[in-house]
Amino acid sequence: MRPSKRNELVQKALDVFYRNGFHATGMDMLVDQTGISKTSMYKHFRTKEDLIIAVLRLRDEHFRNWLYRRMEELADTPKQQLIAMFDALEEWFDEAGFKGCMFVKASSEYQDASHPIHQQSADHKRMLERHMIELALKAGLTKPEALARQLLLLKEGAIVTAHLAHTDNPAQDAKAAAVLLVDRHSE
Amino acid sequence: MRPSKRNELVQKALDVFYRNGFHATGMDMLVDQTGISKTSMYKHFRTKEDLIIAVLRLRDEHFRNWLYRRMEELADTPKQQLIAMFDALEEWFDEAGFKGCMFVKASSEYQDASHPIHQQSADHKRMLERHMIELALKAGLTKPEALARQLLLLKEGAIVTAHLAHTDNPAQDAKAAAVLLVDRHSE
DNA sequence: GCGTAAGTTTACTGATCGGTACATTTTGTG
DNA sequence: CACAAAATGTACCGATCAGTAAACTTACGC
Repeated sequence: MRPSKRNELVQKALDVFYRNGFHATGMDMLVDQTGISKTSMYKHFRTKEDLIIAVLRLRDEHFRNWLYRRMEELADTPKQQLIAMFDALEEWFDEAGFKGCMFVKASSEYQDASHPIHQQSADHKRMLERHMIELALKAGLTKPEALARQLLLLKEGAIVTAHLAHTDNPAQDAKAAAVLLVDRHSE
Repeated sequence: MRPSKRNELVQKALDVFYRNGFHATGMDMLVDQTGISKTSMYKHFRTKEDLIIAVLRLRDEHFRNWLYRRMEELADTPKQQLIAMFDALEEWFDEAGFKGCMFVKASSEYQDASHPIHQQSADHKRMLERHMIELALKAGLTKPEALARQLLLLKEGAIVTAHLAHTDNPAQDAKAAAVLLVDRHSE
């Protein structure tokens, strides 16, 4: 097998789905936008849903890798890194093609909690939570689980707000609140 | 004209769109679920998009009325009402048919910021913000705009999380953070 | 109770949906 | 170079998409 075409397909399909939505993107549009034939797509993936799941897997990998790395680059200590997440988010919001969280959008279009696409999105959020809890533990903060969940509420809220209300700076609002929270959880 | 059928259509279409999504709901499904003929629908609305916009208008009215009233019922002072928003949210999350924020989902399927459906959703968020700022002003809190924005970040985050991660209690996590924020903005 | 407006049924349009068949061309490897 | 796997183009499937036409029935106001 030659996995390069498959990776190329998933990568390019990611862009199209992210820009255009899932139901609104037909397989014919994917042929146009990716330059890959429909026959070839269905050699690699049995259904459109299978392709979407592969796309979400790649997105999860890329996004978490980027976020974790950026948090480490922006701050030295675990405590500072928790807060630096919001500076990283601001950079993301300012990118040209920013259109909100792909997993929120996926779960908006595939709402049933038992649907594989919905579960895939939930998995992404769970893995983010685990990482934040570990960071809070490393930072020696009190109630690390509660703190991690609260910081992630701010993160999700900031992403939604950045996509829907285009005026203010939700990342910095969230950061200010996060500073308060982390401070409260410091012994 | 007889507006009763039109209202009935919008009301029932709201349920179907909320349960099923926008693109995933065809006009034929609306005929089945509402019991209203397609011809009659197109007498009242030129396009499906026009119907969706009417649906979102009704949703905005119902949701804001419900939330504002519930906040007043749950607490006496403006300051307490700001925090009571998260108790009201928890009640919503626990309802059987809860499927997240309809406006977040609408803007997920109609992403272009210039699209009427996207703008309608943004308007809803703006009106919520205005109300929260007024409450913060009545409560005599410092930096009422920043506080209102931060409380709404927690609200949006809680809604997304309640829809995507079904285990914990995001409303109470958000409430705890909100108490901290309001306290910090008290002179 | 009669006229009119609103709502209905049925059937249909052209376009697009996800997915497939098949024959041809390209591509990587021995 | 040769062979096989992979990718391609084209043409197609039945179903569904948003939206329309026309004839018929229901309901409301005078």
